[in-house]
Amino acid sequence: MSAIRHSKQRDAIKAYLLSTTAHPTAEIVYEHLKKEFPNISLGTIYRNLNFLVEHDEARRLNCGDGFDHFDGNLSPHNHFFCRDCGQIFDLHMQEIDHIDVLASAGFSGKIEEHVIYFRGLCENCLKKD
Amino acid sequence: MSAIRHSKQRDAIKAYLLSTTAHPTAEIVYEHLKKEFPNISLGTIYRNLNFLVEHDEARRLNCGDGFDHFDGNLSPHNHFFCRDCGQIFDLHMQEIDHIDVLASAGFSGKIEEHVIYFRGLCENCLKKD
DNA sequence: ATTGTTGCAAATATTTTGCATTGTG
DNA sequence: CACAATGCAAAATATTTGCAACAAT
Repeated sequence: MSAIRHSKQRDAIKAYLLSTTAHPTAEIVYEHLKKEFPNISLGTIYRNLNFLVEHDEARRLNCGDGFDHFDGNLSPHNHFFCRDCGQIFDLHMQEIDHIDVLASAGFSGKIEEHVIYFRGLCENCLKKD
Repeated sequence: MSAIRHSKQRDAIKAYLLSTTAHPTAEIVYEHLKKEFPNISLGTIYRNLNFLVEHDEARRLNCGDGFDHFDGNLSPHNHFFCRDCGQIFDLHMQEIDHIDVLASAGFSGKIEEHVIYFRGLCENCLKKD
């Protein structure tokens, strides 16, 4: 077996993901980490973000804007993507896991999960109009 | 105003999207179109797929596999993504638009729509195990 | 004749990877 | 000390774009 080691860089990336609800991209994580590790490289950011996702310590979000976003909040929740400013917000709403049952009816495969993005205008962008 | 012209290439791309439920990527559309237009270029494929999406003649799907997929079926329906073979299937299920209402409760922005991907194993991949 | 569209090639943009070096356990 | 992780740079991948030639109206 191969032992998993810690590195200050990985710990800092995870701590940053846990400290924010902004769902940052790799580039934004990079800009943030550079304050603490001026020589850190984007390769390290990507390697660690992938590591965290594979080890269930972070989630990858794909909202269709061309960037992977990352979320350190592992509790079940859904996301809202603002079509104007592009920000991703957490939604605090009741569970809707019953939709998996509705999807299973009339489908011959096995439905294990769902990924949802709600879209529209966030509060700020609503005001701007 | 600028007049929209037709080209044989664009018409063939749209016809192909309407003829299949396989949710092809740009590359797959390209491979298919080459039979009819041996000199067609990927640039033309991408330009036309973007054109069709922008003019509401096709939909772009982002299931997280790193490729944009395209769907000529504009009627409201949801998708299933097989985590094993990567294929995308149409789901024929009852409407679940009420989840937008559930998401709106406790959110201060305006929710206009949602994008869902159900994930799991398709019938074929279930059998393979 | 005008101008939207194409094919080709070069350019972007995001993410991944090879490798010598560094750092953790 | 073994080998996982890093920094750097180059590579890989998917998509976009500039431009001269072509084609639709």
